Amino acid sequence: MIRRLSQARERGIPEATVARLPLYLRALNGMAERGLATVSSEDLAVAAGVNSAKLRKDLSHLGSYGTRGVGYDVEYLIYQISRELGLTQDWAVAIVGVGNLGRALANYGGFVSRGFRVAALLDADPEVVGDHIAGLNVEHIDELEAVIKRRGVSIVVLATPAAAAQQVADRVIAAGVTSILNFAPVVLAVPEGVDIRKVDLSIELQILAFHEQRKTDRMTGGPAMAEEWPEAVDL
Amino acid sequence: MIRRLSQARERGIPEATVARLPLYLRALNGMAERGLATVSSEDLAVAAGVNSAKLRKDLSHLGSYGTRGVGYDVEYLIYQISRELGLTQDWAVAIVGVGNLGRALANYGGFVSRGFRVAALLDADPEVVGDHIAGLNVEHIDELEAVIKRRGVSIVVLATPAAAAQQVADRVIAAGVTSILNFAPVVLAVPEGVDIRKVDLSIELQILAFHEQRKTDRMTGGPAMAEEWPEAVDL
DNA sequence: GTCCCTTTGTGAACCGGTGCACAAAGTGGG
DNA sequence: CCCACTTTGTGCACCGGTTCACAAAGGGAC
Ligand SMILES: NC(=O)c1ccc[n+]([C@@H]2O[C@H](COP(=O)([O-])OP(=O)(O)OC[C@H]3O[C@@H](n4cnc5c(N)ncnc54)[C@H](O)[C@@H]3O)[C@@H](O)[C@H]2O)c1
Ligand SMILES: NC(=O)c1ccc[n+]([C@@H]2O[C@H](COP(=O)([O-])OP(=O)(O)OC[C@H]3O[C@@H](n4cnc5c(N)ncnc54)[C@H](O)[C@@H]3O)[C@@H](O)[C@H]2O)c1
Repeated sequence: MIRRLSQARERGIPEATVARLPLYLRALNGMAERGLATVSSEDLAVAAGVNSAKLRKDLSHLGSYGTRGVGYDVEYLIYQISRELGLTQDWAVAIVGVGNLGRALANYGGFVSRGFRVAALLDADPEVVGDHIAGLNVEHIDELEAVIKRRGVSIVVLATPAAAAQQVADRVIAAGVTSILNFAPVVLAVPEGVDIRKVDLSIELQILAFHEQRKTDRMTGGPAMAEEWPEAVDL
Repeated sequence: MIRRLSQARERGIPEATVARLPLYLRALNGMAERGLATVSSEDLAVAAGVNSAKLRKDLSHLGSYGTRGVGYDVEYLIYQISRELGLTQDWAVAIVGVGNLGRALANYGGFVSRGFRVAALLDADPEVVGDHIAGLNVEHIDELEAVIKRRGVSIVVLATPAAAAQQVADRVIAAGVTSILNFAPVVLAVPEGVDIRKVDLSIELQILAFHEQRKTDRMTGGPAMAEEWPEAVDL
């Protein structure tokens, strides 16, 4: 086989594709557990909840790892996707803010499974510092920089109140971290080169509410006939 | 002022716009608290972390609610966005699966604030049923249909283990619910007309890991020169 | 080796969303 | 009343992503 630098591999995988690779990986792991050796794009697409043309195009960005007439080798594809996503190494994650949510995350086994390891818990509350959660000691936020360095933390999960999030983010970034998963409902300002992803429960619910309203409006014959807002706010 | 049926309002707001409205709303609420009466698209855009042309186009989909040369009236815009999102009514939410995550969500004050009310907690574990959390009694999953009907639940938050999620979703949908926020790491199969949104921590971390890997690769001079996978899996 | 069947990989049309750039609209000052 | 200034609302070009549809590639039967 010629070692052609597959046209796709060399530079940049589309962001939308990256976001779906974990889905494929999960589906593939399920299949591997069930002992499946190969899978067609059609079957994998169904398992991942996407259409098969999209799946094939996504995979084509990683290289040409299928066999025409047969499909994809499950184990091999798992390896290739894992490698692409950087899951062949393990990542030390620190959780900052050990309240309701931080505790739930710390106790969650699900993401330790693949490449991620909770390496530190940090909080500002002296009441919480020193607690033992999921086999880890909660450390004081003053130790942030030291802990990040000492444990080789490269991803930080922010689960502090909104008011503290920006300030903590600044420190974390100053300490060299460039990947943050933010649960606090604020827009974080960060310098170029830092990746932020946010999870926002309240936004998700509001989006659902929007569609729910549309659905019930449709039942009852539209929203009280076009524009009918109370004159309360008279601008 | 003429009551022209603003060209935009009547049908469909782009999905991308809907997803940003909650962001604008949050920024506006902050401004209202600080006593600001009007705001320009530029300032609001900065607060929401988007560009101002996008903001204006988004708002134009709701109608023409600004004043040229001045900006937008903060209170009025809050009202219009809230109404569009369906936050002027309140929504009864049920949380199914009261484990680590379900408890954190139940105790979370942040989304009760705007239109959403946790109306029920349900679990299958007899050990958990009967617990009193955040002023609510945990009810048995057998009561699911009755509880949904009795409390007028229209949005369900799924926080069960992955294995139970599809089964619970089926029951919830059969009971008439068409809006689900799913935390379990599975692709749910649902009929047409049912809206699912998912929150998947593990996917977010994997996306971060992908970019983190790229960043460190760039430092160290690319990934071991193009294609160099162990021949372990020899396909 | 030849033929038929399956399934991949991708060119190309299409679609939704983004951002520029500007005309239109409104404000305030003189 | 007019002019200078501000800021909205949007036409338009562009871009990333999706989907269709099919040629090319491989497998297996004979
Ligand atoms: N609980 C949920 O279900 C949920 C859902 C969505 C979003 N959120 C958001 O997640 C964040 C955490 O929520 P929670 O319910 O766990 O809140 P919480 O109040 O229970 O926990 C916050 C923790 O952060 C700590 N903290 C405060 N300031 C800090 C600082 N400067 N440095 C380090 N730690 C600090 C506090 O001591 C506390 O332990 C909030 O921003 C919240 O809006 C929570
Ligand atoms: N904890 C986290 O931080 C976290 C993060 C991301 C995703 N998740 C996902 O969220 C879900 C819940 O996580 P968790 O950590 O709270 O798990 P958990 O095991 O602590 O809680 C699950 C709860 O669901 C209940 N349950 C099981 N089957 C049920 C059924 N058929 N009907 C009703 N209730 C049922 C269990 O009794 C238990 O109380 C899981 O799917 C997990 O993968 C959790």
